[in-house]
Amino acid sequence: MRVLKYAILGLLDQCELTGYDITKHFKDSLGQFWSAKHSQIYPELKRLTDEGFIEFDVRIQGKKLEKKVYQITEAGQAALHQWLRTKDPIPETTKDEFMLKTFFISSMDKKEAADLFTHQLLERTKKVDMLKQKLLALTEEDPGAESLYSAQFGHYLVLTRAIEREKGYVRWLEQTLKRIDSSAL
Amino acid sequence: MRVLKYAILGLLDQCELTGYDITKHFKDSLGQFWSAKHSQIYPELKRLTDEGFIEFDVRIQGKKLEKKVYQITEAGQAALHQWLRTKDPIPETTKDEFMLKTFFISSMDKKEAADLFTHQLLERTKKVDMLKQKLLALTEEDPGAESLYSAQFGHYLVLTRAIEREKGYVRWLEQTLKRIDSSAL
DNA sequence: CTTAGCATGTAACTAGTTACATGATTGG
DNA sequence: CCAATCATGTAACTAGTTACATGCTAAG
Repeated sequence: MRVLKYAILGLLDQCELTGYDITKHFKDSLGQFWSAKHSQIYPELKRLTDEGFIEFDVRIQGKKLEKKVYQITEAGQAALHQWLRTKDPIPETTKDEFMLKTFFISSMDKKEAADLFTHQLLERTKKVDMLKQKLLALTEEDPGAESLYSAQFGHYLVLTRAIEREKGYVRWLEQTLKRIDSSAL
Repeated sequence: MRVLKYAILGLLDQCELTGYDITKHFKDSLGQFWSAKHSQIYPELKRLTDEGFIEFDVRIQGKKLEKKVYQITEAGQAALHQWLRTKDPIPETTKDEFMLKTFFISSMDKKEAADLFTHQLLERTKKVDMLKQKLLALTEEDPGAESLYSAQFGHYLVLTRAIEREKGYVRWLEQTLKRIDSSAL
């Protein structure tokens, strides 16, 4: 499917970036829904260059640090737009190791299950706070981010989606924990 | 990490199964949160047997069809319980190709974006209905499934979680579509 | 008799992670 | 000067998918 290919093309369609910059984007803005390590990104940049979807300029940082600044080509934009238009069926599986453990709850005793759920609830709650913080930072630096015509609209949408996703998870965890705790010994 | 290892051990901790049965479980009950193809399952069963976590009996179906029915060993149960007790940090990334496209909404025009979201909304709505159907079937065949002490509790939990997950997605899609449609040309 | 489903495997490939490896720059 | 961060790459491995390959059984 080469999703990483399109992730990189999408980023480069917004502005020119180095491999290092792309790695950073996967760590913060995009990271909730897609990511890749630099060890996967650099070979992919090489490949996309060979295929003519992107190009790079070498720039000197300081005295002699060479960095490759990549730009998308017209062929790259065409490939990106084709991918953006395709309507894939939604995947049957979204892997979630915690939910896999949940499926096996009958192999745990009540205390083990309650501990596992309590820990997950704590972690997910922390994540909601962290994401709300990010959203706050975004709307402060660009108050128009929630408009379709803002360059930050995509960023705004993924943040709101990530927050709703985690809030929904938290609600379900609370509800399920109650159910576990309230069941007789 | 070997998550597939634990997925298989968890299933075999409930009852004995063939490789084919395991494949089916990934297609229906478990499939919302973990899955694997038979081409990955059969080699893993071989490996787990070599490692002493599982064993098998050969049974004859009909005249000469040999099938391997696997059981978990004590070593397998020990490994399973250790994994069930471990509290991993939640993964930063949950990959979602649709949300990756959403991040790049500024590379689409308004109509393209609306089409993409409308299609996704339709698909997710269908999925909610399908999951509700499954939950209904489960609670009909085992009315006690919502109790911690039912063998089906894990199944019940993953179904309710999957339904909530998809309903949350649908709500966000509706909200975002409204935002897209109502923005001036 | 025929079709859907049961049943098991391997080969080739693609995707992704962890570890190895190196060196420059910037700010305190 | 020192630490954090910028910057780029490769090697070895693990995980997962698609395609190839075969044969039996049960129900209509």
